[in-house]
Parts: sequence; structure tokens; C-alpha cells
Amino acid sequence: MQRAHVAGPDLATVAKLLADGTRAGFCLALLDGRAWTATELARHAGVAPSTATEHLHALVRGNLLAEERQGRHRYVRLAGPHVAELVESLAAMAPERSPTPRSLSAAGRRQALAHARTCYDHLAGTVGVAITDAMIERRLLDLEHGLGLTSAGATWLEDLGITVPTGTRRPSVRSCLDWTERRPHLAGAVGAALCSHAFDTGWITPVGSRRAVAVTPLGRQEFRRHLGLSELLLSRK
Amino acid sequence: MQRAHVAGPDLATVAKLLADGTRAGFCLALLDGRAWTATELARHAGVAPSTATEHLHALVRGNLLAEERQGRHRYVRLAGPHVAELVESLAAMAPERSPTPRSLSAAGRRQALAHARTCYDHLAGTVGVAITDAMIERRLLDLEHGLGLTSAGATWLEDLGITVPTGTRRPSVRSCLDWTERRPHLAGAVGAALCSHAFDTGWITPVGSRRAVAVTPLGRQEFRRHLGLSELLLSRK
DNA sequence: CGGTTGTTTCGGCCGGGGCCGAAGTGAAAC
DNA sequence: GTTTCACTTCGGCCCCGGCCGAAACAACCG
Repeated sequence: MQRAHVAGPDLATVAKLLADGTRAGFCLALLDGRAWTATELARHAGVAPSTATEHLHALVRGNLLAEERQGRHRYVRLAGPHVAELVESLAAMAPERSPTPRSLSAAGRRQALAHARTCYDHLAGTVGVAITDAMIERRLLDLEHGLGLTSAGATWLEDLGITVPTGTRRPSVRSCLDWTERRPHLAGAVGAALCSHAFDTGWITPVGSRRAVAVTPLGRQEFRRHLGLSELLLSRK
Repeated sequence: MQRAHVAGPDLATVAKLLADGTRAGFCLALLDGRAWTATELARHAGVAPSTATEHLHALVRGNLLAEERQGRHRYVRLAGPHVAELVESLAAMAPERSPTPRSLSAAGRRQALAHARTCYDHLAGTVGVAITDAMIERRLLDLEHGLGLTSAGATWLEDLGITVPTGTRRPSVRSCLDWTERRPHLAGAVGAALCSHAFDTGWITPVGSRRAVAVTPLGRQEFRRHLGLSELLLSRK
């Protein structure tokens, strides 16, 4: 089909994988970092299981998803943080699909997501952005030369008992554009470590679909103590 | 067409813009940071001008490209660094299209690109990666907490008379995955400033299509003096 | 004012690919 | 064993969208 007398990477085949509403929906759902089964995804996207199978094949073959079979289940997850970043960059440029949710429950779900949610493996939403802002204000993060962790920030993490895996290729601090807030929040290895720490210590807890999260009373207390976040912001209105 | 009972950003429409070989080719060509006319792009991609027009409309409407009319010419360029980053992330995941160039001239062009080229507004290729490595080794850049500029690095830039625009949302230091080397090189505001300084002072000079660049004798001397890069590496074999 | 050239619009062709339902496979449950 | 349930394969439908060429339009040049 291609005239292709131009060398270079073949963007189109990768982009084509995300150029379909159903496949894009799969990836968006998988941004929660969990592994989903084929049927779950099919139901989520509203297509027949057979259709989902074909899409998943394409995504796995294209190295966007990794699969794992367990018995009669086929679990898929994003192939890695680099895929999450790709999906995020696309999402940041994309227009909102349904600005006015039809049902009341959809509106509520949407509001919960906008307040606090996980974005692959770190925190996003109003709360995620507020945490990032507070860390910058307290000089734990540094914006001067791109987003970076200050030595004060390293100490702060240590005091909280958070250890950040080191020596990997993954940048420890990365800025990720928030869909709902349209402002950057903390991602990368530090963002992931902070998020899993918040889960482990019960500062936050999964809500409903599990992608939305809620800040617990303990969490409110601790976020206030360590970052000076206000109760008002943290309690979901 | 869409069942779309799921809210959220509409990835697919953005991805669809890059999911076509011709449109992807346009964006890849525009990665050189220059503005191209519609006919130039059409010829580059090997399609009829009418076809190019339609593609360009789509890309402009999708906010991937910005256009500027001058007389009977229509110039287009990437809409901004964020688009360049998106294209780069896709390119980093994409397989190589033509691993074995047919003609001798194509092979030569490819080799020139692999050696040194611009990537939107900063330097890439063997030389770009070598510069980044040298800056890390000399502690001008710091990998410990993601890629960051050290204070030594800031001084170094100042001594060279390079001023980096500050106060913008753009990260001053960003890591960009090199297609040919498959290793990260320096991007972001600092990468751009360093690149334009190298052009302005005649360290490097455009070659052929203008996306490939060559290191001048002066450049070899200066890169050696300021970064300890070897003559061997800089002189294209 | 015509002639040239860059760009746009339109009609028509045609292939790719997303969708489903029916039927098949294989693991788990009974 | 049989039943159930998750997943897969296949055939067929249909429409989206990329392509071209012909012709219109617009800017620049004599």
C-alpha cells in the first residue's frame, strides 16, 4: 500500500493501534495500572467478546499491552510506563468526549475521578495536583530546571519511610499533564512510590471502579501534617 | 458511530491523525522544526497536492500543526514542542520502516542522519547522544533524580554565553529517546538553546536536506575543548 | 490583461478494517 | 463423565476514509 520511499520509524502502525475508539478505551481503562480480563474490557467498551479478542491481539502484537494467561482467563495490562506515558501525551492533547454526562451516576463517577484518581501508578486529579503544588511550594520539588527532586525532598521522602527504586532507566521525577486540571502533577518513580505508600498506610483507599480513590481521615491528617494541605480541599465536596 | 458511554478524553481522534502513513510522514518531516509548504510535503510523501491539502486540513484542525499563509504559499509547522514530544514518543515505540535503504544515495542520507541531525529544535544522532553523555560525565547534567541541570551545568552554559529562556512551562531539561541510538539525548529548553548556539557560532552547519547537520572544524575544536569529545567521534566516517 | 504556479474543491473509486453472530476450543466446576 | 463459562476463529456485512484527476480559485509576474 505504501509508497514509503522515505526511511524512518513507522509511526503510523503504532498510532493506528490507538486510532480506534474501542482500543483507545481499553488503554484508557488500563491506565489504572491493573490487569483486566478480556471480557471485562469488552463489557467496559460495549463490544462483543469476539471483537475485544481481535483488538487485544493487535495491541499485544504491537507491544502496547502485555498478556498473562491464567486458566481460562486472559489478563492484559499496559506493557510498561512508556506506554502509559504515550497514552497520557495523547490524552493531554485530546478533546473531552462527553462534556455533559447523561446520568446522575455518571456525573458522580466523573466527579469522583476529577477529585482524586490513580493515573497508571501515581496520583492525579485535584488532590494529585494539590500535592504536587504543595511539594513545590515547600521546596521539596524544584521547577527551576524542569521538575526535579531537591535534597530537601529526598530527606522528606526518607523521613516518611518511602524508598524510591534507583538505578533504573525510569526518571524518578516526571511531570504528567492532568486531564481534568490541565496542570502538571507528579509522576515518575517518586510519584509511584508516594502513591503506593499512600495506599499501604491507608491515607487513600480505592473507591468504586478502583480508579477513583478517596482520602481517608488518616490521610487528611497526614497530608495536612506533611504538606499543609487544607481539610477543605481534601474532603470531597 | 460510537457507543461512547464512557467519558474521558477522546484519544482516538488524535491518534487517527497520526495513524496514516502520509500524515505521519508529514509530521516526521516537520520534526526538523522548519515550516514546509504544502507542495513540498506532497512531493516528499509522494502524493498528489490535492491529497496533501486534505491531510493538512485535518492536522491543522486537530491542532497538531499550525499554518501561516504567505501569498500563494501555505506554510505549516508543528504546533509546538508538545506535538514534537508526542511524535517522538510514538517514534520511539515504532519499528523501523525500511531497514535496508535501496539506493546508495539513500544509504548515505541515512548515515548522515544517524551521525548528527536536529530533532525538532535540539541535537540528535551519534553526536547528540555523545554530547549528552559527556555532559553527564562532567556533572553538568545529573541523572540521579531524572535528568536535571546541575549548578555546574548552569555555570557552564553561562560561560558559553548561552541563556536559557526561563519562566515558561517548558521543562528546561528533558530526555528524548534517540531513534537511531536508542538511548536518551538532551532535549527541552536547554537542548534547544545549546543547539541554536551551535548553529549561531558555526560549530555545526546544515547539510543537504537541512535536517542532517555536520560538525565544522571549529565545532570539533570547541566540542573537544568544552566537553572533551574526541575528534574521531566528531569527524563523520 | 493573460500566463504560470501554488492551493483548494469535488466526484468517484476501492480497499481496509471494525462490527457482529454462530460455531469451535479448552479449562474449570459439578 | 457433563455442564458452564472465558475465550477464539471465521464468514460476511458495511462504511469510513485515503487516493487520484479534473477543474476552480488565487496570487504573483510579466
